[in-house]
Amino acid sequence: MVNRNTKQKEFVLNNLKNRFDHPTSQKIYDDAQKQGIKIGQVSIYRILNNLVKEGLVCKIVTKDNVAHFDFVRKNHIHLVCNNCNQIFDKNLSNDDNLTELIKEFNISMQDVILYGICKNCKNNNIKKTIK
Amino acid sequence: MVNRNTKQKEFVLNNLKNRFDHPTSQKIYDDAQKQGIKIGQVSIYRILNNLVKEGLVCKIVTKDNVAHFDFVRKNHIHLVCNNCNQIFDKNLSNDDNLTELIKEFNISMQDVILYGICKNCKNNNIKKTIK
DNA sequence: TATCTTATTGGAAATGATTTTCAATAAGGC
DNA sequence: GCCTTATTGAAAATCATTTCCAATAAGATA
Repeated sequence: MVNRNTKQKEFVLNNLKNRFDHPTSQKIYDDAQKQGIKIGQVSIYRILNNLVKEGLVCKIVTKDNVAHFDFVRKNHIHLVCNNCNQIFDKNLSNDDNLTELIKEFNISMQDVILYGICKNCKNNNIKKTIK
Repeated sequence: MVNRNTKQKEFVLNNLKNRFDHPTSQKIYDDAQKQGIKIGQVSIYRILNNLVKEGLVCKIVTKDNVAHFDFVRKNHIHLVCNNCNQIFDKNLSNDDNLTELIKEFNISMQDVILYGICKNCKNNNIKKTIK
């Protein structure tokens, strides 16, 4: 037996599925407390990291060095405010032009970051954290 | 007198100007040690944060929650490897299409993050951290 | 050049998110 | 119902970054 179902795992995944903000580990923990669900902070961190590895959840680190999490839904990217560190969703169509987006969002070129897997890691067949 | 020139400020800015990787605060500190320059870690953090506020330097937080810094040069964006956390530069022409870039870099849509200033912060006239 | 004001520095301690450790618990195969 | 072992969770550790505050030094002024 390799992957057991637990109430804790179920809670974390459902919590992320049912909300559309981009909570921190702490916020998910607070929700558990409110709902009277028994789960430790450590388990939330561990479960979130596993979900990210599985590709079900993505992790967004804001410039105040706090990780935020989001259940992966198709065709949207993230806009992060450099001032208030809020995260917004932007639906993206197939022919969206990056330069246009940058203008629309008042983003400086130096603030565009794309996360992926570099050639070196891909070639070395290292376990991918994204799908 | 509002903004004094110090050897420490000069060192940090020049260090960033003269290199093309994306060092952490720690790496800049190590360089100072090697070069026999007297500067404390705290000062490096403080000076870097000020340079970011001034828009001369940009800050990139990788998913291991470590901040990297880069002297701002025109027309390039950053690609961050989700596996090894290395940061790469990508020169960008005006008509680059985001969807193409995503394919080229093997990036998932959910891993595109744009940093900017949200409408709310812009309207409230909050000091912008980017130019 | 000497003096003075105050911006800046830097070591120590604090902070805060995240990870590690490891004994206790519980999922689920038999 | 039993047994193996994946999972949990509290405490402690880790690690980047920030805060505090007394000592230092930039540079304006006399």
